[in-house]
Amino acid sequence: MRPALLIHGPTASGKTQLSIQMAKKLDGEIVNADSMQVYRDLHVITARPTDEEMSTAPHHLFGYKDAAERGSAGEWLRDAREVILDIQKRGKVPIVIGGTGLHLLALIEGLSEIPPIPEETRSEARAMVQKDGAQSAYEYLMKIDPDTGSKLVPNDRQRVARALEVWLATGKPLSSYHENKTPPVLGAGEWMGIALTPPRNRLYNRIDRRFAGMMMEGAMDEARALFERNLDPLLPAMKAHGMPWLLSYLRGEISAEAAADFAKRDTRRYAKRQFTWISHQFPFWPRIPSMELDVRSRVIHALFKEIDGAFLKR
RNA sequence: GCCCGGGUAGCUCAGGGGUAGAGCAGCGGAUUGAAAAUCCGCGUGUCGGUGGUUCAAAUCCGCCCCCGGGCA
Repeated sequence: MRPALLIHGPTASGKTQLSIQMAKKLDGEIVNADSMQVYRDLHVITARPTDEEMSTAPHHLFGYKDAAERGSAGEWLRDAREVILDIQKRGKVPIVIGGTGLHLLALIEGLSEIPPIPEETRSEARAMVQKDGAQSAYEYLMKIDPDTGSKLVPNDRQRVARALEVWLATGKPLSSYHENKTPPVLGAGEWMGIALTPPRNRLYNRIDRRFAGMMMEGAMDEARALFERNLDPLLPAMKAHGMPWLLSYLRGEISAEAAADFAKRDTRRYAKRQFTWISHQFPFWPRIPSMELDVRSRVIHALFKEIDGAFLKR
């Protein structure tokens, strides 16, 4: 079995191009680790690989979910496990690439095994934390699961709701699940992680330019399609960068220019959070600051060859 | 050339003798099934330049530079 290659990098850092290059060089197959590129309906707006790009190497877990579905890290992990094991079985190198740090982390460290929560319980929990309910929902959480509660603040509605829904559905506190994790899909020594760390100002420029390009390639059509389906605005797909603002434009609330500015701003802020994630969650992954495709792929190839050789000798 | 108005944070601007403050942008951080999510924290500054008045100047005065607008 050959080791897997994991590549993390902020949005717009050129991961797609790099993954294709690496797939060719390492005889690998690309596995998506981006929470938004899994949605079929979001193509342009998430900068998902084009059909042409996908035809140059095997791609997995791209655009395979409907926008009405609610993806999650756990679900992604189950899908990724299956795909990665299959790639390994065929003697190829899994190249897991994406900007969702949580997904990559789950892959190498496992995730708590928590039963699926029924949809009505999820909406019940979400209703509890809505608006003026935040404080009382938090107080309730402190009673039933003080361990989780003490790590959260009342305003963090999303995490409070998560803790509540687990309690409501299983009768056990979320913290009790956190003691046990699933075994990692990729154990120690079975993978190599690389972090792309381009200069921030150059990345921000690219983000801005890329969004302008998306608008010309039909981002608005994608937004309109979702708009016409009248989906729940809380669905993950409805929160892809830019989507809330394009929808707001389609409702006639803001100008197209304002929508574009907000979309770019959100994307820049996300990139900033990704940098934080890299430096604190993946402190030991080698960094590649160069934005040059060739430099990147050569560095990765050299690093990978070493551990791949070690694997072959085993 | 003359007359007004203005030059303060990256941007838009407030303040008006005791070395400065808002919004936006930005920056730092957290992160266990919504993670492109959610949440916490932080003013980042030769107050256009220069000389003067003053114990003390971003603030008052002189000169210069720049940007608006008006008159020629």
